Amino acid sequence: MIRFGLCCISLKLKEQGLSHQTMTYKRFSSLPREEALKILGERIQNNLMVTNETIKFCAENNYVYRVSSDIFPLITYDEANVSLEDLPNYDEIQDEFDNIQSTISNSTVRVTCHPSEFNVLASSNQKAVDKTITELNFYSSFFDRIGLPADYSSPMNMHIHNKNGSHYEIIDRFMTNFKRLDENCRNRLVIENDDKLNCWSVAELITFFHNKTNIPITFDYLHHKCHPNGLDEESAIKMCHNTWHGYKPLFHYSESRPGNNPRAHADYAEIPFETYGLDFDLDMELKAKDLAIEKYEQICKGILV
DNA sequence: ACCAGTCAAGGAAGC
DNA sequence: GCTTCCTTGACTGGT
Repeated sequence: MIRFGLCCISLKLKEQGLSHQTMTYKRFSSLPREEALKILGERIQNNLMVTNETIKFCAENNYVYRVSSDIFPLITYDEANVSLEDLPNYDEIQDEFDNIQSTISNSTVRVTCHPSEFNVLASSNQKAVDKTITELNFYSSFFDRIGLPADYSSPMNMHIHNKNGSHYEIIDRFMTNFKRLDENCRNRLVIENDDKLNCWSVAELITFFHNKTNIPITFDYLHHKCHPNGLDEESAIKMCHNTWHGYKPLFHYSESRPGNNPRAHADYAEIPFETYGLDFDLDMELKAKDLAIEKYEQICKGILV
């Protein structure tokens, strides 16, 4: 059965006052360190509480959930030099990890993540690669701490997002750096097709990347529409579906926001998607978040049985 | 109370 | 070899 996925935020919960908080390095470094750590700790604790409530919300609605990439501001930021253990409310933060673990184990919510586009494993900039590895390992260790399996049922999704060199050079760089990741992180990592022309299409990911690495490919409907590279939707999604080693794939759906940029995401989706007889989960990348899912479920009645 | 500007990141594109 | 744009939601500071 296909389930829809909520990405990061519920607008219904936001209305009730539950929202994420952040802290910039500029702000952090302008305060005395003790005060800065206190504020940062409180915000991280809040973000974990909100994450827990959002997972409960997904459990009630039978959604899968993509956790926010901004739960832990500054924690992997070199200049800030902070680890969770430095925060004065570290014990309370550990309690929140336990609460999340308990919520997940008492439900069937599938939990996933999509680190930001600034994580580039195939970059030729060594510093960017090092930061990426730190960030991915940290998020994977977070997944470990909340009891998620180290396999593709809790995928960590990324783009290649680099075209510096030939396909082979980029894949070589990717694999060299991939091998430096923690094992649990490697076992969760999946790669998504890009929406920009002359970046990585499904056709290229299958032909060049998957065949060499065996890493699953995430199919994104809108990205494929923007950058089909000669491949029709049905062939593309079926090829991607075949790369998941028997795990239920997690794909992405969105529609273009009216305007000049077809890659921009709409508030709501209006066109039923094609399943082509396949089973998968589907993250809904729409600005109106859970409100959009609710509306789209009505539109898709009949194909979701 | 509200609104505009700021923040953080890597890469691509355009001078 | 610069600057600007892309993207995101929340913070920040000025009215």
